[in-house]
Amino acid sequence: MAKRRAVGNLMALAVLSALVQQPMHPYQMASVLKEHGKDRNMKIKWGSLYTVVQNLEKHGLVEATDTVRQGARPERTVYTITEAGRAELVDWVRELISTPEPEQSRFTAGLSVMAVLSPGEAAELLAQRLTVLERELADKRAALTEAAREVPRLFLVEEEYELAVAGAETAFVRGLLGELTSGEFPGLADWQAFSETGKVPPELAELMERGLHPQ
Amino acid sequence: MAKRRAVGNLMALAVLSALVQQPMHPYQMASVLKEHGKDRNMKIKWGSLYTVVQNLEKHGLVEATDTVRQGARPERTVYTITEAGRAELVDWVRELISTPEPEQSRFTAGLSVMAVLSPGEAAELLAQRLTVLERELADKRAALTEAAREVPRLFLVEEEYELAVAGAETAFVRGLLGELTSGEFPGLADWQAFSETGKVPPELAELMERGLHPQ
DNA sequence: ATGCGTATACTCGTTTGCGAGTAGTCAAGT
DNA sequence: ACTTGACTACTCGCAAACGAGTATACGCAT
Repeated sequence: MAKRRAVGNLMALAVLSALVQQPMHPYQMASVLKEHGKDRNMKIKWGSLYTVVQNLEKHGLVEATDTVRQGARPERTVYTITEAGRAELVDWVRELISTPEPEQSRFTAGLSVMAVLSPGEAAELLAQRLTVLERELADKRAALTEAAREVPRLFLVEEEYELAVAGAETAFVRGLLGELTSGEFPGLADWQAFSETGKVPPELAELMERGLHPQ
Repeated sequence: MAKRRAVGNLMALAVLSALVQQPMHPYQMASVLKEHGKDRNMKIKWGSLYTVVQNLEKHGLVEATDTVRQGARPERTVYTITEAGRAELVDWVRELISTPEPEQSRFTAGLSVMAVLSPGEAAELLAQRLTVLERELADKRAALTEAAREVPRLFLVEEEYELAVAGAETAFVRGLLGELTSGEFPGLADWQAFSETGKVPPELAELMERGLHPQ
């Protein structure tokens, strides 16, 4: 097992990767990350940023090399990545790329308790999601082709990946919604009955007892 | 804006959905969730479980209705979902299904800093990932068809979704790896040169200055 | 009957994460 | 010259997350 990372927050990865380019102070990191569109994938949490930098320093992955003052603004500490920091960065990236880890998506969680809604409402909500998804997908596609004219592929792979995944999600939702509205979704009638009466159809009741996912 | 959830942890969703079936004590929740395969998507963290249940109680979404003692074991508190709890559950599911939220995947993070590796190593690591991914995909597919013989679709949609996404990821990785090994990945030479010499090719240097993702 | 390993059922203390708040700065209007 | 509003650059304290640890019970082999 890979020994746990000193600083596990993915924001630390972003910080390290920013510091590889050049030393900077925390606020500048935030600006740089924003500029590079990292904030699209990862909302920048102010509280975390400073904590993360501190932790990185504590573990010797970055060090404060300078403090600058501009006008009467508060003093800003400039951090530089250390050799250990570079090593950690590379090792971390290796791990992130080579070994998939089960992640838990909010949508998956939603789907897994979808049965508490009526089929009709579920369909309506899925339609809403589909609308948003389709717009976002188009936007992303446009943004990517636009960016591809200036920026080399190497720095766009992650966007391509997100696009691929977003495409799959959209297709899935479209398919599911289709089955629900056309009525071809198997067990629709039972589901409908259950949501109206609150009564579990007998053949299901027994299933619930012994668990849905038999080993 | 949807007002923030009283208890935001997705584990709370799982707890509520378990309590909808019947009242139970925390440890039983864990067993039930495990049995239903929720632990495949969501590792059960012991510390969190008890905290989450407490929080749910504090916000009136569940209530302690009984305590039972079996043998000389420690006393267990049995919790029941309240009306407010049911309402919260339904409202939450509605939100989860209807509105996509940008989630941040570890792989995306990895890809976005892939440039710190050499192209050769990146290809190697992607190959590793691909192997795992393909095995997992086959396993999941098998498990799903197996389960589908007993369990109605309604309770398998989330697995279908995961399968769809896993398929897309696998395809993406396979594609990317193909481009890297065949050498058709654009800019491969520059990347190679950079990783050997540490020197940024001139046409890139200027890009880095003004940010990769122009508005 | 007795020991031993495994399962049960938590508890506790330590990180970590975060968002609201704040105080100063700058530029532009009036 | 003075106000106003937007931006800069953080700080703070709470709340959540975690994971290792603990202590008892039970089944099974010896």
